[in-house]
Amino acid sequence: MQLVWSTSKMEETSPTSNRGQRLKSGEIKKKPAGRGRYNKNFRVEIANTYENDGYAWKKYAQKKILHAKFLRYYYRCAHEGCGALRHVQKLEDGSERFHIAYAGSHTCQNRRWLFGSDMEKEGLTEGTKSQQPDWSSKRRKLVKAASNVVVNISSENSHESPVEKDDATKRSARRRRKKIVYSESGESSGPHSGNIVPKASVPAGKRRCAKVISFLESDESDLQVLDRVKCLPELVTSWYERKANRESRLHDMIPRYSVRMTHQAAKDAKLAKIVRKLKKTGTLEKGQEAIQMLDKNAKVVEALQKELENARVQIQSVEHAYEKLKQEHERVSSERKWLIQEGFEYVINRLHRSQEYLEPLGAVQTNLWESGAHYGLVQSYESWKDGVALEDASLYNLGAHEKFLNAVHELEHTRFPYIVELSQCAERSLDDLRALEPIGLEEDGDEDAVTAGGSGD
DNA sequence: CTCATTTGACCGAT
DNA sequence: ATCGGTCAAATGAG
Repeated sequence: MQLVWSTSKMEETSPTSNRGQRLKSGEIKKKPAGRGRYNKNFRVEIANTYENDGYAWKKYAQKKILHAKFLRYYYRCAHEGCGALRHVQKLEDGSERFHIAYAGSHTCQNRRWLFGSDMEKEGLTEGTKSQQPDWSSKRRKLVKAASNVVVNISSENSHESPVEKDDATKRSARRRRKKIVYSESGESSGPHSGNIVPKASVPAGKRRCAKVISFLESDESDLQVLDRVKCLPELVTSWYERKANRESRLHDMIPRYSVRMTHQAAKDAKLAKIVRKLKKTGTLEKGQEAIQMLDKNAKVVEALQKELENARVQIQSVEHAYEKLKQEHERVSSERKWLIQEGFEYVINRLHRSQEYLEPLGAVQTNLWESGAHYGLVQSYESWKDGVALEDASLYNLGAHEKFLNAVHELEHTRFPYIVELSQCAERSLDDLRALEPIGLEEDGDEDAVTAGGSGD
């Protein structure tokens, strides 16, 4: 009875469904007993190549053999149900040869699947990858079609001159002598079915001719070209030398490049293998998580650094602003100091020298004078009645006193435009304030002040 | 998706 | 316990 098979496939009962599953975590698997290996009779061969011995083999495993330098490959016949087996291992004697062990016999129809180019292929050289057969897609298709292929192998190997001129008879004869021909049984070649088939019907010689023809198809012959450039022999020579130099350099580089490419390929393969192993053990995921975390951390650090930089910039700007503020404060306080210590005097001095102040002041003076004159006249009249001569009495102006009082009152309540304007300029600079002038400001200076004082006469 | 190859677990023999 | 042989899941190429 089958034990625990993990996948849904395992629920099937067909023999093929018993294919074992890779162990999933915690599951226990019991497989059918492995095939015995010691009861097989192996027929051993040493061959220059293991690639193509005329049979279709399917590789089913490879194994590192203890103390052996090269892997051992395990093949069985590609035909379903056929019991033939083959083990291949490269010899360690330095020769490019292989130890090939055959076991069992072909219970299939022994059908071969040879293809001409495969015969020419040499055994592959060293290295795990290159030791393996090259199952190109073409060959895969051939293998797949092997059951339908009917092959005829000629014993002859023709090496005729490719440029030999034949009549039609000879050509067809040569075609028949081709090493290997094959056809798929379902294909159109009815009369030949099962026998000789002119599949690759173009003779090799003819194919090679095609290159020559394309070369000769050039418009000019070599001589014509030479004639054409004869007028420039030095140019041609130097050009040719340069071309040759460049070509030789390129040729030198090619092997180096190919070596580098080989090394690179080996490196890639190794890395891929390491990655596969890491994936298998889960280390890669952990490593990737760690890398992601590092990445995240790096981003966080970067963000922090940016913030820090921002903060520094802000601090700088704040400091700058503070500095400016300080300067402004100093300026304002010095201006304020000036205003307190000298400003009032300055303003009043200017006001006193201005028309807007002197005019009402003059009115007061005039009225005062008139009032005094009027009072003098009244006193003179009273004195005249008492016998004092009129010419000795003062003049008298009725209402002059009241006018004087009004003028004084007016002066007291005058809103000087200069002062009003100053009071509206609180936000402006000291220079602006200084630039303001009262209406009708007289020239500055001591003499002016004196003149202004005497002008009241 | 299919199919070939690789890989490592599993088996029996020693 | 260890080794070589086999199986089939995992992997990779097309």
